[in-house]
Amino acid sequence: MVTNFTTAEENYIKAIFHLQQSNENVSTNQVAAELNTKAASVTDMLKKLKQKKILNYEKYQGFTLSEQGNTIALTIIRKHRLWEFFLVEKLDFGWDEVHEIAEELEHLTSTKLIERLDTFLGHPKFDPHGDPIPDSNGKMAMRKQINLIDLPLNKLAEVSAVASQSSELLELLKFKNIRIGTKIMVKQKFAFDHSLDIKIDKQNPFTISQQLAQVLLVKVIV
Amino acid sequence: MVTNFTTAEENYIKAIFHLQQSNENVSTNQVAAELNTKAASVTDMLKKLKQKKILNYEKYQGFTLSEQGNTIALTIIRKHRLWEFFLVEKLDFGWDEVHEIAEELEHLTSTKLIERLDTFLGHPKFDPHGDPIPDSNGKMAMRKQINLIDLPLNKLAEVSAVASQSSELLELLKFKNIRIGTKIMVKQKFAFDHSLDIKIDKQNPFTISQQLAQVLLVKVIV
DNA sequence: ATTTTTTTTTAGATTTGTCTAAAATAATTT
DNA sequence: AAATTATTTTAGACAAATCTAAAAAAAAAT
Repeated sequence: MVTNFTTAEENYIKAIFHLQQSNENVSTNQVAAELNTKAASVTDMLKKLKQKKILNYEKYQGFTLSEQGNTIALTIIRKHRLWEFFLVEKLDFGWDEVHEIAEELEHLTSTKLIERLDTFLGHPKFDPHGDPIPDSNGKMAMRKQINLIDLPLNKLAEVSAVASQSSELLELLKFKNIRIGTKIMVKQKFAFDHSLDIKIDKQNPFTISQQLAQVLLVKVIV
Repeated sequence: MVTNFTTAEENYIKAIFHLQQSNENVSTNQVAAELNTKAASVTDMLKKLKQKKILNYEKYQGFTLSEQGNTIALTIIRKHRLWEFFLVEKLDFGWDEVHEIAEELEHLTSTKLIERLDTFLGHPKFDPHGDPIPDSNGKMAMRKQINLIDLPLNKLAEVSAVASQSSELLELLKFKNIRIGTKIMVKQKFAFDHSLDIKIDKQNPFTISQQLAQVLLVKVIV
């Protein structure tokens, strides 16, 4: 198995992996948007990654990561999250300022380095954002369930449980079209009344109250 | 002042800086040899660096780093040595296996990262090879480090650095049992081939070649 | 079932860093 | 001082990753 990829290739692999978690089918345009590039550039890279057996791809027919592509994506994510953990735990960065730096660190090539780092950090299972860190075989722990209130902005999550079964709550959930498994993203938080502007599916964002948000438990989607 | 350089540019700046420490005049061919590339490629880069005001350069007339070029070289060296310190002190790497990894780490761009790392490590003054680590202003603790060739007879000194990291050299050093911190004394110098008869620890004296002596830097023990 | 719109792909250009081969210049030898 | 050798530079080509503009294919609308 080839294990040498350019930073550009790795960024495409990672972007496609992330998009595949939420969408069943990933499109050329979505990848272009995710990477702030143009559709033509994406097509070029798709051909290259197909050739390297990272992608299953037939032109105009869509694409998915191959087995190998998935493995590579997980090792990149492992590196990203371990470095984020390091930055927050050891270097006292805030959890909201480590992403960009980790984007660089994740492309370092030494496997020995990342294994030593993992040991040094005590084999952490979750990164500072609550996302699970894949182990060296690509396995990750079950995601943590968190309160919707605590979900960072613009992070896609999935409703995993509700903290009450009252009929009043169920009535409201039905009205808002929220159920277990609904994909959800917080677009804005209002300090005044702690209400949240959220987006579900492809609908326009709408506001929910603090009371409702408090009983919704979600799991971040990789 | 521009502070954005590619990895390739940084490698040239660093190579020229290092060559300038030993040689008065640095040549295109020397840079090519140092970077395992061709003279033509070096010329191309010299033009680019001149244009970016990193180099004083007129064709066929040689070149030197500008004030700014020197500053940049020192920040790269600072990063390299701080990461080496981290790898050895925190991740338990041997001092002879960190160079390559640090070659990658030195090109990370975040200044905040390197300052936090410096604090985390306790502002070390010397890296695991005994080389001084420039501070954030480019100043480094100067050590009266001299070449073993220049060490007077029967004066006790301590190996403080080696002027190359090649695996061939490391192999030889391992075989001769010489490492950073080894106490060393020159017992005799042979004019014919400039070889030296040296004594380390409590062993019997033995001979080392001019080539080896030239890359050993020592600090006289007071 | 056409037409229109959107998405994806191709064709051709650009930038960065590299190369080889040849030309220009400098250094050395005779 | 001229000839030879070595070094440096130029000229032109190439691979990677990107772009714009146009063509091809698929999806949506009429």
